[in-house]
Amino acid sequence: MAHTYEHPRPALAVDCVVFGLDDADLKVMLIQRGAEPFKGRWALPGGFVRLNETLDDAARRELEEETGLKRVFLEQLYTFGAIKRDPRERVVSVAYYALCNLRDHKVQAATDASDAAWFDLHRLPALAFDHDEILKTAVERLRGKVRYVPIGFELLPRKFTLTQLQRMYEKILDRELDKRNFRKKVLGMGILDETDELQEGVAHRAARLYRFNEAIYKRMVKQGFNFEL
Amino acid sequence: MAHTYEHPRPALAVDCVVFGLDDADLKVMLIQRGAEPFKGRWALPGGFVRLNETLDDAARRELEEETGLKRVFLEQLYTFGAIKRDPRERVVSVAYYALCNLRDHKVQAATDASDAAWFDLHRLPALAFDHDEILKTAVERLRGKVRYVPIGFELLPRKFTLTQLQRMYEKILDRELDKRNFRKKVLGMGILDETDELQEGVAHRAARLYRFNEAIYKRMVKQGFNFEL
DNA sequence: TGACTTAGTGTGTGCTGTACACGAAACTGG
DNA sequence: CCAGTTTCGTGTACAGCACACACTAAGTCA
Repeated sequence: MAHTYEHPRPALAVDCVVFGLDDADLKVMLIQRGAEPFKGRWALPGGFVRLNETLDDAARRELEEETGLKRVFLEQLYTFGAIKRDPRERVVSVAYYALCNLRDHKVQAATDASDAAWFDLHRLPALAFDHDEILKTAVERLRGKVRYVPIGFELLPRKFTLTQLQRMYEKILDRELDKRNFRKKVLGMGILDETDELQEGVAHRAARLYRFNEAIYKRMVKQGFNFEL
Repeated sequence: MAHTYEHPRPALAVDCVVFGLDDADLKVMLIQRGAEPFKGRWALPGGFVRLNETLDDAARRELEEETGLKRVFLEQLYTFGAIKRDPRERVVSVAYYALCNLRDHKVQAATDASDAAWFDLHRLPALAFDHDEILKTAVERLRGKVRYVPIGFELLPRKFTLTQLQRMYEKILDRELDKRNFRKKVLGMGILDETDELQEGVAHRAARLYRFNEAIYKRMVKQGFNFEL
């Protein structure tokens, strides 16, 4: 069935930059393209927006279809509208970025694309379209935002050690933090609940596990509290 | 001439939130709609994106066509994609915000829309479409960004007094600042050039005029400097 | 010249950022 | 079980910054 309009219009797509964290490094989920253009190249998961779904819905749908990821943190990033960014025709893409912890979402087999895999941020293959630019924008946004909004917790399991939390910030911000100052600061904020559980399966003294208390955080924000790392 | 596509696609528009500052208050430029839907209602300047222009170009073009504004600071804000935001059909809108100083751009007669005018931010009429939501998002963004990027200067004339600078921040942030601390801080950053000119036409002691030195600012940013009010 | 308005300036106090080191706990391997 | 290895968890001192605060100087106007 064909669709006819009085004026020509760009196609509208969404693309998602999915960040994941494991013990080693910050990673990004990529999809190997099964069709032209850029067949065989790695690309961000994404696809065209349907008429009966919002942009957020489209991003979530594509994410699930192509990577199996559900219920992750997802936020609009920026809209890319360069004229030749897609060689076929004019495609404007609303980019999103997502955060999830790698433990819960290992190498999920993709249903839609020919392959999906996590890539180390420092060892990326050449990407299709303008996806390297989108990715760069996403990294900058993540770096900026993680410092004044507690979104970093989305990259960790629900219960985590303070060292894991610190490593997460160090990987994103790409610099080392002082252990004692870091702990003093985050504990002083009062948004972490200390559990009575300890880390398991490590070959050394086990660390205490903490949980992010979002309810307290939100209450404090209303009273003028400012998260800031 | 009609245009036919295999799959249906949303229409793509841009809308601009233009902020202006005069001695009294922070203002927004609105356009009175001359056609349905929302005929007679006030709305943000904007229009549809053409195939041969980028999103930024579309925003600048619409801004000039509808308000006469050229060469202002313009930055992408957010993309709004609610399904029923336009009663006619599905329209996704990439919103921008712009900053300019009211002195240089008085009540320019609009060419395209039936009328354009500056509105006090605290006394806004009912707006068309979801433009109140876009506006709210723009105000939040401006509030957040003005504190750690020196974009506020775009709202002032090229040469300004420190009091004008302070008033600008007070109006945007909606709280009073301490005069001595403010001056100490901004002068201490070293990004303002003191001119040898004084304010003219005021009925009291004239204040010294300063200029924002963007070259120095950029150089300092490269060396790790962080603007922060 | 007196009244009025805004410009321009410095100090003290408390808090926050930051630099920095070591003993305790738990596991490993011989 | 002992020695070695790894990570955990903790406190202090100093410097720089945020913030509160008030008066004199300069210019205009009537």
